[in-house]
Amino acid sequence: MAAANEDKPKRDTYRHGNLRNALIEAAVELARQGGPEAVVLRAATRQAGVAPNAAYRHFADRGALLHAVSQAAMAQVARTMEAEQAAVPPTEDPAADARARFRAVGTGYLRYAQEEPGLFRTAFHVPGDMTDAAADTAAGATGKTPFELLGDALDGLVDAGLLPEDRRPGAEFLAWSAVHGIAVLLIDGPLRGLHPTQAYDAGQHVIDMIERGI
Amino acid sequence: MAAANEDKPKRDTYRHGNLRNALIEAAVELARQGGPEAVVLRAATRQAGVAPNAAYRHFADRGALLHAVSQAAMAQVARTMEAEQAAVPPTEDPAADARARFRAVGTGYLRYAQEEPGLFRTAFHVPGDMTDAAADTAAGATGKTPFELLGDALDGLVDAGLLPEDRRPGAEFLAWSAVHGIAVLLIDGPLRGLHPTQAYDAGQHVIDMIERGI
DNA sequence: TGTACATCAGTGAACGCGCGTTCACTGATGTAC
DNA sequence: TGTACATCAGTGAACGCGCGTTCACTGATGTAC
Repeated sequence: MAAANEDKPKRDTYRHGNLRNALIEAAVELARQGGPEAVVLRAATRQAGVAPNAAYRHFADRGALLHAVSQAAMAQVARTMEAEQAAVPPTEDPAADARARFRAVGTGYLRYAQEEPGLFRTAFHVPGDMTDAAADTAAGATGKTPFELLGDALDGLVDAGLLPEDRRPGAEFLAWSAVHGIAVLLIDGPLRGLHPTQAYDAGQHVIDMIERGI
Repeated sequence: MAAANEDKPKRDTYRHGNLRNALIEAAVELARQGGPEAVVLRAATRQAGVAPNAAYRHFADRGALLHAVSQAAMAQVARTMEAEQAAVPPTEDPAADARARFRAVGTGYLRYAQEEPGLFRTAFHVPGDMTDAAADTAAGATGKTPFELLGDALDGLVDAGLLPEDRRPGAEFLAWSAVHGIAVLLIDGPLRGLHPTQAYDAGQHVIDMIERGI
C-alpha cells in the first residue's frame, strides 16, 4: 500500500539476464487470459519489470513476440495430446490400441481448448505454422507437432487395418476440421458455457463421427 | 486532387435521414475487408459523412454496431444457403432430394466463407446469436437462420429414411462442427490459399464424411 | 593480476496515432392550435 | 394558412487512453593484452 511499485520485479543486476524468456512467459500469461489480442508488448515489458523498448533487443516487433507465444501454445497442445495418449492403458489388441491412440489425439486437443481457451486461440490465430515440420518450438516432449501426432495416429489406424489405405490421404484435414470445429463452437460459439462433462461428451460424439466417416 | 474532401459524401439535407442504415452499410464494408476488428466506429461515420458521435443516436456503442453487422452477415449466410438449395435440380427421388438439400446447406456455408471471409468471421466472432430463433435479422429470404436451415435439412434426411431418428438429436452440432472447422482451416488456417476448386473439393470431402459419420 | 576497451542489453523520453466516448450546442422537421 | 413550440438528429470540440516504435544514451560485462 505504501509503495506503488510493490509488485514491480526488482533486478539486482543491471542487465535482466533472461529477458527474452521472461517476455515470452509474460506474453503467454496475457494470451492465457485474453487471447492473441491481449498480447500487448508494453504489458509484457511491464510484467518483466523492464522499459517498453527493451523488448526490441529480443523481438523484431510485436508480431515476433506473438509468434513466439503461438509456438509455445502449440507445444502445449502437443504435450496435452501426448499426455492423453500416455494415459491410455495398453491392451492385448493392437487395433484397440490404435483406436485409443487416435481418439486421444482429438481428446487431448479438445481438453486443451477447454482448459486454455485463450492460448488455444492464440496457437491457431497466428498464421500458418500448424503443419510446418520445421517448427520444432511447436513440438511436444516427443518432438512432434500436433499435426504430426495426428498423422501418426492415422497411420496407426491404417496399420491396424481400421482405415483403408486409399482413405488415408487428406484424412488429417477431415479429422482436424471436425475436432477444430467443435472446439471453436465450445469455446467461442453457441456451445460455450456447456457444463464440462457435456462438453466432453459433445467432443466424444464428434470423434465418434470422425471414426465412422473418415 | 484540389479538394481534400472529394469523396466525402455531401448531404443536401441537414439531417442524414438514413444514418442507421448508412452506418451499418459502411460497417459491413469494413468487416468485409478486415473482419470484426476492422469495424471501427469512427471509420463508419467517416464513410457516412457524419461526425463520429452521430453514431450514438443510433447505436449504444461500438458493440451494438458490430452486433448489427454480425446479424447482417448471418442473414447473408442464410441467403447463400438458400440460393445453393434453390440451385439443386429436383429429381423424382425424394431421398436424393433430401441429400442434395442437406449438402447444399454445407456447400452454401462454405461458399460464403470462401467468398466473404471477413464477413464470415464477423458473423461468428460475435457472441451467441447463431442458435437464437428470435434473431430474425439474421434470417434469409425464407425467414430462417442458418442454424434453422441446417435443422430443416437434417429433418429432411430423417423423413427420407437416410438418418435414423435416434441419430437426429445433436446432429446439428456434428455437421456444423465439421463444416465450420474446414471453413476456418480454409480461410485462416493452413489450408488458406488453396486454389478455389481444391478448397471446394476439400469442403465436399468433409460433407462426405459428415454424411457417413453422422 | 591489472588495465583498456569493445560490446550490447537495458534506459528515459518522446513521437504520432487513432480510438471510443462525453459534453453542451444548433438547427431542421413535424405537430398543435 | 400561419405561427409557436417541442423534438431530436447531427455538430464541433475535446477528453483520456494506451498503444507500437524510434532516438540517443548509459553502464555492466567479457575479452585482449
